[in-house]
Amino acid sequence: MAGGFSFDSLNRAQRDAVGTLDGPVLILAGAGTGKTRTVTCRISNMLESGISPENVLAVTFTNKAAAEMRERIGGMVGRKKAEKMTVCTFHSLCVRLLRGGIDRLGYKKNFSICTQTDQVGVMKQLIVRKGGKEEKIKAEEVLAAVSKAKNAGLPLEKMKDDFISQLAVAYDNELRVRNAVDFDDLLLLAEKLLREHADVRDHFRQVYKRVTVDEFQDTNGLQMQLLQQLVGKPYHVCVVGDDDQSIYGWRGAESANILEFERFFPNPTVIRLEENYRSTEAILHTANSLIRHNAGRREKMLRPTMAGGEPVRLVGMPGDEEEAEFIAEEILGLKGSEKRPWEDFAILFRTNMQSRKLEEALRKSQVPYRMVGAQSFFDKREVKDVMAYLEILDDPRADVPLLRILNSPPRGIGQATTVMATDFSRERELSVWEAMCDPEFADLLAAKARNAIGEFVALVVTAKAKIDGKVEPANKVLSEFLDECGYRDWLERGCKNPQEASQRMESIHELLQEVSKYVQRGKSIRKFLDDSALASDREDDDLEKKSGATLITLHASKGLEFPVVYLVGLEEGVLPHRRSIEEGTKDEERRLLYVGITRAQKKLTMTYCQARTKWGQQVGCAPSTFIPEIDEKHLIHTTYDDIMGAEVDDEELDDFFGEMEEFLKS
DNA sequence: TATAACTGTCCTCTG
DNA sequence: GACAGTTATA
Repeated sequence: MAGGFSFDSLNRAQRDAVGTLDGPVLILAGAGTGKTRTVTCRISNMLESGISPENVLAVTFTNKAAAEMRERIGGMVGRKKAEKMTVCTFHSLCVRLLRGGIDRLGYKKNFSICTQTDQVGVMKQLIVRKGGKEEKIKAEEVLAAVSKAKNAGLPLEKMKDDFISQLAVAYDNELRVRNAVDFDDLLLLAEKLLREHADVRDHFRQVYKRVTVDEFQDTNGLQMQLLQQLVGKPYHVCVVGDDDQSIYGWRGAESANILEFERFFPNPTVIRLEENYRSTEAILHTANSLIRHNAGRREKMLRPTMAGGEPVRLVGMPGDEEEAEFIAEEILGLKGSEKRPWEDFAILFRTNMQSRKLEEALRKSQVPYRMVGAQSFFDKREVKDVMAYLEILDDPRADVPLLRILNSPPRGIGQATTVMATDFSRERELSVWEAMCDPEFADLLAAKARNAIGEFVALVVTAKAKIDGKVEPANKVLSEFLDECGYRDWLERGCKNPQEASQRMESIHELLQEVSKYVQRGKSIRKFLDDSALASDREDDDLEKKSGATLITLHASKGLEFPVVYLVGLEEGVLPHRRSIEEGTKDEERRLLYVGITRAQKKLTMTYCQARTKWGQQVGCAPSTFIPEIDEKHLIHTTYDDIMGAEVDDEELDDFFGEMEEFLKS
């Protein structure tokens, strides 16, 4: 048994939070105020107060956060107990609910989950089918509208734009027919399941007696509704968040959830964590002075526990090149003079585009660095393909993955044949696979297409039989299948160079390894597919596992902290971003800057440029309108020329003294 | 079907 | 400037 936790190590507000186990609780946790510690202690306190771990549900924003929370609680109350709790994201919770009862809503229990990429694929097909190509409509645009409507609980039939509405309805039908759900559907359907079926609802309310939601400022309307279904009186629900760090509004997060929490759960105990243990007074003062300019916040003020500190620097740069070089050189210098490890440094930027110049400069100065984010493992084409193959081998009636790989590699099942198969399947209410196996369908086809389909069907049936008969482990069957159907060859041929080919092969290999882990632990392929659909982060994407200075977007930096932070590109159009100015969401950009500032523990440098290379062209830029909002008490405003000039002076001075010394010696 | 030339777009990015 | 997606051509 681990050591538990002690109230003594907590401040007053934290103690209140940890001790208040009953009724609705709203914890407003400012940046760096020990939020995670408070939440984990609170749950540990529940368990030590005799609440059974099976009755504890904690919902987090990411899978990674879920794993970390379980780990930390396990450290306090023992791993065994921690294993029995439900700690997951909203989406995995929904999968759990729906795998049990989605049949009540007219879906089959083997539904597949459509990821972002799948959605775009389906929508693109529909746009082509509906002749939307002329209209120059983008799949992403329609999907965004669909998501918005689903989140707002509005019918897809009556959206603003008639054509978009048509596409939206068609998309919805398409998924339904294919027995697939997208991420919004997971929430939507789970909420519906609980709302419409009192027995299901009561069951889960019995199970999840204590509910905690982390990062509450990032929840959307649908998640709020789901939470309301999940939590019954006397509302033993605790939400934790910081409205000032709500930076996912563009993805549908509703800060109203946190701002109007009492509307959903009356008379909550509101606890404010304002004592900051992360940053110096100078940094916090700067952050506070900025965020003050946002309207409609929950009043709160970060209080420093570290008085004073180095002033924050704001440096005007001639161009982005100088900005990058300046930072690279300074990191190199500080590494030497202050004996800091590379991991102490972070460079934060608004858009991924900005990272390029920074990377170049760091490489030039030989500063090792790590990039966070970028393309995720599961978005790689070969990984998506192999996942689709695996899903087909698990259940060939899954239409979405089947259509994905039907002709990759090309095997003579072209567009025309595919359209015929989907039409046939729709008319007869069959899956595409079943249509392909139907002798009546075969009669409609030319001999060539018929043979192609026949071969493919045979290949799949054989492999599937091996898996189902447990003759060989699934990963082995899948691997062999990829060779037999010529996928590996085809993929290799399509690569521009050997490195790309070996990288893609490596990805497939990794994926197969992962499958084999599941097989060994006796978990089903379905479980693997579910987990993967909901996973985004992977082990080697983990910051801790890489070394070097950190290059990271402001968004991805939330929740992290670094001793030395460079916040670049404080320019109008970059931060705040042009689009946010157009769309009138500058408040969110201000919060983004606030998040960035509060990442810094000791030293903070912010920079802006007079000109920036944008898409290969030099463009002049104005300093961000956020700059005059920042209080100057702990701020030093300088320019690149000032600093460089001073450095030159220093050198000249050194030279002078050096010569003097020489002179005196002689 | 494979390749080359051309076009348009370019913010954040988890489930 | 880069990349994805599309179109033209053999």
